[in-house]
Amino acid sequence: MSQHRHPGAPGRTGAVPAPPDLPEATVARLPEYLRALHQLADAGHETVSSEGLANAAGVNSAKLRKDLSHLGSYGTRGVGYDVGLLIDQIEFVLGLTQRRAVALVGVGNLGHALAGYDGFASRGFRIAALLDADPSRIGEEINGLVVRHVDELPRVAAEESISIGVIATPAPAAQAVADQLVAVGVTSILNFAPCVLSVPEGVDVRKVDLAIELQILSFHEHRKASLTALPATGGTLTPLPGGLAATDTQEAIGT
Amino acid sequence: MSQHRHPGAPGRTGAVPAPPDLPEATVARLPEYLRALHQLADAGHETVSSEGLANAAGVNSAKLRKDLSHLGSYGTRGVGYDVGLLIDQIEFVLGLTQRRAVALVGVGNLGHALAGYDGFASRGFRIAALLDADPSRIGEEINGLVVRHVDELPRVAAEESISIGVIATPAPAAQAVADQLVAVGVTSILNFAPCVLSVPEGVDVRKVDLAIELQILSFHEHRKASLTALPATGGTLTPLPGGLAATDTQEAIGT
DNA sequence: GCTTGTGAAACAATTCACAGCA
DNA sequence: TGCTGTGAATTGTTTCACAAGC
Repeated sequence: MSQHRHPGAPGRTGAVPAPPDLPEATVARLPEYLRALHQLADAGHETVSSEGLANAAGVNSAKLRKDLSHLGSYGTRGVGYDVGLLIDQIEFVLGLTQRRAVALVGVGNLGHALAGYDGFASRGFRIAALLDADPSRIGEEINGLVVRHVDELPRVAAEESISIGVIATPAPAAQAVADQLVAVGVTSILNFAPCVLSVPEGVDVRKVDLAIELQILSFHEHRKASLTALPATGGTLTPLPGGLAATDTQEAIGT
Repeated sequence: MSQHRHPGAPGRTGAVPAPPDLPEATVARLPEYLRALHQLADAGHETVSSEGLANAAGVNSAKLRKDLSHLGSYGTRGVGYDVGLLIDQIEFVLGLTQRRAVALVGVGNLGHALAGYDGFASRGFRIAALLDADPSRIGEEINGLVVRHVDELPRVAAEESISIGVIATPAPAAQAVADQLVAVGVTSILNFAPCVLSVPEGVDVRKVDLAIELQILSFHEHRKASLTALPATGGTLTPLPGGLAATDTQEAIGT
């Protein structure tokens, strides 16, 4: 959730047209359903109830049904959903019927790991190019792909029909890379650099920041600790700063 | 968004007690504000307006002000927020006044990268232990830390006061690792394995799935393509399956 | 005059609960 | 009888717009 602009639904021109314009929250869950469905399919299930799929995906069944209803999906009352059919539908909606080519820029620590991550290949993506600005990295081969200089991006984008750009550079380089990606026509960017990118209307950016995830957990950890720290003590504490960390107990691990 | 259970606000016992119980959406944004604030501080700003900070953090200013108001934060009308003070407040709320110890389980491709990621150290965390189940990895040194066997978790957790567990194992191993983490008292888990973890009440799990992020981008890419593909054609297309991919045009890169 | 803090309005997402169908 | 699909109720989030304060 962050930089997303939606072109505004085209005012109902007649018969329901192209993609059903799903709620963003639903879109974010479809991939998880898809994963769960593949798992079920591998286990030999041909059909699954909303309850069963919801469990496998870690959501509740009402939400799942509402999500699927947005796809206009057809389950069978009294029976459930056809696993194979649902997989096809979700893959279609997510635009995964074609294998998308991804360009990864920044082959440092994290970039290296991403370049070698099988999860991409197995879930509809093809890392089509590795790029970096550091001359000492050019030519290195990772997982069968040779690292090329980021200036070759225009050529690479054209040759490989790059659909999505992934930025795994240090923060100071990220905006320039984003600009270059946009310049060659990339309209979807996944950004691992801890910074805000500014991009023109119509370009989608998603951000993954590993430290942020930890900080969110830290908040909950902190909160749980403060709650158990005061069994029923009504007053006494001034937990917001001024005098920082007055009662910042060391969060008991265990009970 | 996913597996989170909240103990339910303790019904106002008297004076406002411990942590202000922020909306989850706000919590998720605080780390971003914090990053932006540090950036501003480094650039020499002592004070910043909601507008300025909002820009740096990539949100709009009304949202930012509402978020900060939940902290009970004190800006100065007509002036803005004191950068240093706000940093302290947010760090306090996020529980970052103590440096938290993180145990990383799974030192494969991704785990390696995480072990070497500076972003953790620089933002309040300390990777205190690297663990793996694969005997051939035990003893390897990464970034000054020796990989230990996951069975040593109980000892490690006690020695290092582990606050957060990070799972970077393959999916099939993840649940077992989660169970072990929970058993030694870890109540916050960051899961990189593409699967749903089941954990007892009171344990927070956040999931990062790199392929899912790409799939969400793929959806938008697909959607943008279908929109531009029909300049104003009212009918003709049956974009939902049955006959899959009927009009799944190759998404024009560029204009 | 400029900027915060915040009620009130608008919007979005989730959950409930049940009618409708196989 | 069992399970989906969905209106209606609820809860949560964002945005607006302006009064209050420096």
